[in-house]
Amino acid sequence: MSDKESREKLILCAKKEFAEKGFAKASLRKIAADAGLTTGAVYFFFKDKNGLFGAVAKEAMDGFFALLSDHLRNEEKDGIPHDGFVRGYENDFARDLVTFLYDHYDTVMILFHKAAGSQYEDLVDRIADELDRSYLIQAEEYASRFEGKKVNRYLLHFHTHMQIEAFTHLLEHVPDKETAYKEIRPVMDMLISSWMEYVLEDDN
Amino acid sequence: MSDKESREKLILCAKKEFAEKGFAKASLRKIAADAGLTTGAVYFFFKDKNGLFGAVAKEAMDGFFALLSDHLRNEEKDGIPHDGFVRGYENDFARDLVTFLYDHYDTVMILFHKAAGSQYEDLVDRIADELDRSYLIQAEEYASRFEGKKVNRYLLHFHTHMQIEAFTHLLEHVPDKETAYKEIRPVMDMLISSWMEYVLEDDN
Amino acid sequence: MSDKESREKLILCAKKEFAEKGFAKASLRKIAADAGLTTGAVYFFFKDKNGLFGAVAKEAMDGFFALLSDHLRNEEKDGIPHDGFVRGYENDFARDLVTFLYDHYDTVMILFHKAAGSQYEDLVDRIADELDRSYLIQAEEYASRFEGKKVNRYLLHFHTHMQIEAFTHLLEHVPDKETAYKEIRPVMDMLISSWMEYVLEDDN
Amino acid sequence: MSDKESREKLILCAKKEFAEKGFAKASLRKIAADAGLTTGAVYFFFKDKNGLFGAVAKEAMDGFFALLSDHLRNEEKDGIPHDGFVRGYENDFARDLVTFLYDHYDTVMILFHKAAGSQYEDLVDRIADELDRSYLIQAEEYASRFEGKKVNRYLLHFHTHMQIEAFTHLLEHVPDKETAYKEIRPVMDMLISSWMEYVLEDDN
DNA sequence: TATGAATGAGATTTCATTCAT
DNA sequence: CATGAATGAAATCTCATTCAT
Repeated sequence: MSDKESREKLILCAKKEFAEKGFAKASLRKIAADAGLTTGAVYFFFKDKNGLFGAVAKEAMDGFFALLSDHLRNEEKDGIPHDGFVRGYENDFARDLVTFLYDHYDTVMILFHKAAGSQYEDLVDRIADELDRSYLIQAEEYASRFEGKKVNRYLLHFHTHMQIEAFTHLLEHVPDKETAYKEIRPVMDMLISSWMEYVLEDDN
Repeated sequence: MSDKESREKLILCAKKEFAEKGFAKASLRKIAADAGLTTGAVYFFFKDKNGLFGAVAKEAMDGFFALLSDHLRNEEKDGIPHDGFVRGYENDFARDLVTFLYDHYDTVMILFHKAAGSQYEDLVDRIADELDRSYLIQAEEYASRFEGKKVNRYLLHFHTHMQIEAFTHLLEHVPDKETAYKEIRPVMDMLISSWMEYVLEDDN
Repeated sequence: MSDKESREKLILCAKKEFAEKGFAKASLRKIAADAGLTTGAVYFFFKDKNGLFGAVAKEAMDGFFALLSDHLRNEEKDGIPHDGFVRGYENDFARDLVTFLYDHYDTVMILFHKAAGSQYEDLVDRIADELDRSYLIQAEEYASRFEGKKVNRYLLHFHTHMQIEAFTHLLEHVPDKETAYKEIRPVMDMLISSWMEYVLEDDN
Repeated sequence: MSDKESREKLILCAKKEFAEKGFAKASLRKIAADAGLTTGAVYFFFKDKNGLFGAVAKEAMDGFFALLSDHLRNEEKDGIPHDGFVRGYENDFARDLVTFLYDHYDTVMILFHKAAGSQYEDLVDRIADELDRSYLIQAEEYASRFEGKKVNRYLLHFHTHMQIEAFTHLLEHVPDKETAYKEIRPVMDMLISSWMEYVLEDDN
């Protein structure tokens, strides 16, 4: 077996095992055996269990963060629309994200629900932080348009959380991509509308 | 050691250990040692690791479900208010729940975030199911008042999830009870208002 | 609960547990719990696990050895019949033995098949030794009647073993006493006839 | 340690430990320590305790069943001799079996007397079943030659059991192979003769 | 480019037994 | 007459990791 073949096979089998048992309970022995290799081989290709987990996650992680930062840059540049109408690319982003998540379904599920104990166990929190930073900027700008209003920081945080949950909930409960496109729309509408209505509070 | 000191001590040390490492990775050896006992003693007082976990959880669990079912019974009885105003006891419930959750802070955190592998690992799902069942009844009744409208089931599910998240998020991000009372209000307002606006969709 | 009641209850529950799991794997805790008592109580009434086992076995043991030695005394006194016909009391003994064994079915099964690890784990061997001693006397007397014949010691031993097996096999394979009476007869006939035919060998 | 030394050493030490304490009470820790290894090593080479037991037993088991089925095939093919004389290969078989059993003395003793709790704990019963099946065929054929006779099933079972006991008894009481050859003969003669005389009973 | 052997530390669980009260 | 608490030693098994070859 060639260098890359074995490595790929290990990653594939690891993905299956992590998905089934989660990072902490996954067995390297089983992964190696499933790949037709031995545990030693795992340590040839990867630093350790976490390294293997990282290799499983890498592609999806990279793609995800590229998508995300691209989106945030756009949003920060344009700000909240003054006419009250959500721009089309909000929905485009939701669509792109759904496409991406379902194209990397297995890995994404692992990263969101099976990463406890690994280097990525607080990935969702880190994403939330990044979103939060960006949303705060937008919210502050939004608040500056209204006299006597200020950002409700806590609600903003929670709202960010809801945004993320909107997608992880989708993945868990809607198996096929087409249905997902359909279900996510009213959810996003609801989230955007409640953001605009509730993120600001009376300044006192 | 007299009376129930040892048992209580075990529960106390277990609570600490479960909170730190989660059910699965918690060590009975360490729990027993921290309590100044041997692992054998754990098995005198409790059936097994899960039994100990149950003892840690019991009081909070019982109280929580009492509170919850009481609330649901009230809600189902009265239905959605026709005048569009949320009744006071909605907020009373939120207040009671916050009080309860913060009074059982450690245990609740364990049950919600550290129970993987235990008998309660899907507790949140079970709560969600119970809420869902109740909310569906209310939503159907609500839909019956409008021609050409029906319940958006998926959004209902998601919303239920968010209701729960509202409280777990609170616990994780707001340390003191008084602040919690304050922060939860706009969040609940937002959730209730978006529920009434988005839970129904065009019937076609 | 009075002194004797508790003791009797312990013995009864122990009998059940020993029968199910055998001496070694039986759990004192379970025995005590089944009797509505605690392990400590076992040590009040009996020296230890083996002591309890002894109490379970005592009645059957005493009765059995009484029956056996009675029989052996008779046999040794009268010797092998010269006319070649087996006396009636051979069959009487078989009948009495079957009666006794089935009247003490549970205990006997425990002693024969579940005593590993206990003080009685080699009970069958001890019975065999006692029988052997007696049968050797009878066989020597029998041999003395024939010129150039001597006892085949090894076959005698094995035959003793078969005699014992005849009864333990019966207990294991025939559940009811009446059938047992019927099945044991041809077996005993076979054993007696083969004893007389094969226990002696040419003296050289 | 090179090659298969460690594995062999483990099997050897296991054999000793099983022989001493029986399967259930044997300690993997001790086995590993005796072999100069850790318990973990046992689980590298074998699936679990039963797997190690299987490895200890394998060679003897395979040989034994080969010998046995070979013999039964011959017997079933030829049937009971009409002239009343036992064919030579009956004795050849007894001889071969004794040879085999003494060549695998330790393992055989373990399998017959120390296997409680293991995968082979009812090995003797399984052998008895196989013999029984074969002997029943032969007995039915034998019965068909006589008017008004039928097979005494219970006695047949018991007799099968005794055939097996003939060999296990030998192993336990006769240490050297040459003596064993000598002692087994009259026993086999006795068994065969009593089989032919008592396995049939009046048909009524 | 891997293998195969082995470690060592850990896990949960079970049990007979003891003893103060 | 018996309990209730606790011990301490043992059991099997799992696992990530290492390293010589």
